[in-house]
Amino acid sequence: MSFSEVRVRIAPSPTGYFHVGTARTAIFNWLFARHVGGKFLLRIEDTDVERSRKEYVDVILDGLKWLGMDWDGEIVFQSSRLKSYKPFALELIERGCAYRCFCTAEDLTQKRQAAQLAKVNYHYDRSCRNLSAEQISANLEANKSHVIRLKLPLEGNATFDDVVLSALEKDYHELDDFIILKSDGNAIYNFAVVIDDHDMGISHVIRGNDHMTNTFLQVEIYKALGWDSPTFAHLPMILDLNRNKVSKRKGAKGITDYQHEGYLPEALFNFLTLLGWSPKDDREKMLRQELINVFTLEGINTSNAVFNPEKLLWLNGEYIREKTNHEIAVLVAPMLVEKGLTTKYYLETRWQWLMKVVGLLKERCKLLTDFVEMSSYFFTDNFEYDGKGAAKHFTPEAVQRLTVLAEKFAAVSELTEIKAEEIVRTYAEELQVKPAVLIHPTRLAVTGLTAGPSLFGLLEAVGKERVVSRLKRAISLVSERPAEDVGMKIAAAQRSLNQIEVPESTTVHKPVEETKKKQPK
RNA sequence: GGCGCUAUCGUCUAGGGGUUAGGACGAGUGGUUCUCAACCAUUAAACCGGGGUUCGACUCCCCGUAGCGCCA
Repeated sequence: MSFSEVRVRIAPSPTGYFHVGTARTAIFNWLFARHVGGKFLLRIEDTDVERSRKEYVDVILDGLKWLGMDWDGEIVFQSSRLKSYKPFALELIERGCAYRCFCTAEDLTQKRQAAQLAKVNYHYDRSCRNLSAEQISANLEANKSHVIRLKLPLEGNATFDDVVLSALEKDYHELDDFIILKSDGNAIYNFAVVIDDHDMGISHVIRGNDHMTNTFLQVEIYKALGWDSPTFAHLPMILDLNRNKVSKRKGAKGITDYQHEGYLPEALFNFLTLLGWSPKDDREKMLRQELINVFTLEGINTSNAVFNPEKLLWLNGEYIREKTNHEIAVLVAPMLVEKGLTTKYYLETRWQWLMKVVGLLKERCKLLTDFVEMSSYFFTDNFEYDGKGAAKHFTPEAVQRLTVLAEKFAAVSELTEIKAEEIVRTYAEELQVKPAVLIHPTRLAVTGLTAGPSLFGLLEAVGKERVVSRLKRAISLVSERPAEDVGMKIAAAQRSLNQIEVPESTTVHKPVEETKKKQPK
């Protein structure tokens, strides 16, 4: 690898959950790598055998892919590197930069407790730092269990430069001769990270702020090993609405959850990008390529950011409205099937119709799942009437008018949007009432709802037969009981799920790519 | 408890020794519309506190406070 090559990485643990913080770290690393034409690498820190599982790795990989990020080269599994660390620890001993410590766990605990009682800060007393060669070999011959500690300077400051936080320093008095290799010969986290990063040729370590304190120690390891430290950039934390670090234990959602809840990857990506980073202008909604173009480490903020779900929801709605009907139909179709509203075959043979339905709903959906929530009346007669709406709109005169409308609708060969509008408006004129007077009860009778897409488009999509039969059903129900009563009681009497037949002319047998329309801004 | 980092509308942020402190989400109001949404217009909303430095500080420095993190 060349000296100037930028190589970054993320190093997640496979715990079955892809944290938004990890995702944001991944995004920043990826964006940086793609911006400068460097490499974005992946290292799976799977050494915690208790918690790590193979399928959990896929959660991370799938999450990255879903968010539209690709990685370079082979994935490094830390579990395959367990034996790489010890030789370096031994080398450090040889060079006098580290030493064996034979203190027992009991000794140390005692000393720690004593310090606690005395209300002083506990620090390792470095009693093994200056053991004589004889003492050491005697201990080794006696097979005494020991760890390896790094020998730190006794005076001065540990320092490093951070791209985000600038110059950082910490008094060596605050740092212990910390353990780099445990008594079982395994590396301690910080030691493994340094060696892994070095072996992977990492040039920039871009990671969460929670690693900042560790960095003081890691820098000491780099120095002892005689290696150049990478450039560090510590990202501000993502906080939840209670200003806590987002964590699974506190109910935070993983990337997979957002996926299932109907968020678009490009929206989540864009949103996460704006958490702790700014393009330094007023742009909020930015395309991936645009982000790659303008992303720099200098744009990273110093202070923590609260994850604001409302803004994410807004952004998701923005991205939904930008998609073509076909694109949305592709995403929503499986959800409709899964929800039991329809079948795969049904949708595939009525793709044009599906696109029309999706188009009607599009601008009031902020989540893909909203399409499912809001579209049931396109697939089934089995719905309830909004109680308040029924009381308001299903008046005796409305019933009369609906009766007439049902007849007029039934009389046309095909109930197109234009035809429906013509019928309703003409009839309103005849009655000398505002069209809304007819529109509201009609919508309620056909959809059960008081709010929704433009009535006329909706009537066309539901189809003449269904529109007429639903009008008749509403009429007879209202005639039998007071309008207030109609609301909740209908559902029980309904027959079970019923597919709606769509007029032949709107069916096709294969999904057809919709020509991309220019979106007026 | 020790150490470290941070601090601009409720939230995400821009800004900078002198500004009407800007934008976005959310909230309010009005417009448009068949409702809802979308859209357009519009309003309210912030420089944590105290000391310095300075002619002048929200901006620089110190202290405090708070938040977060790491360690114990």
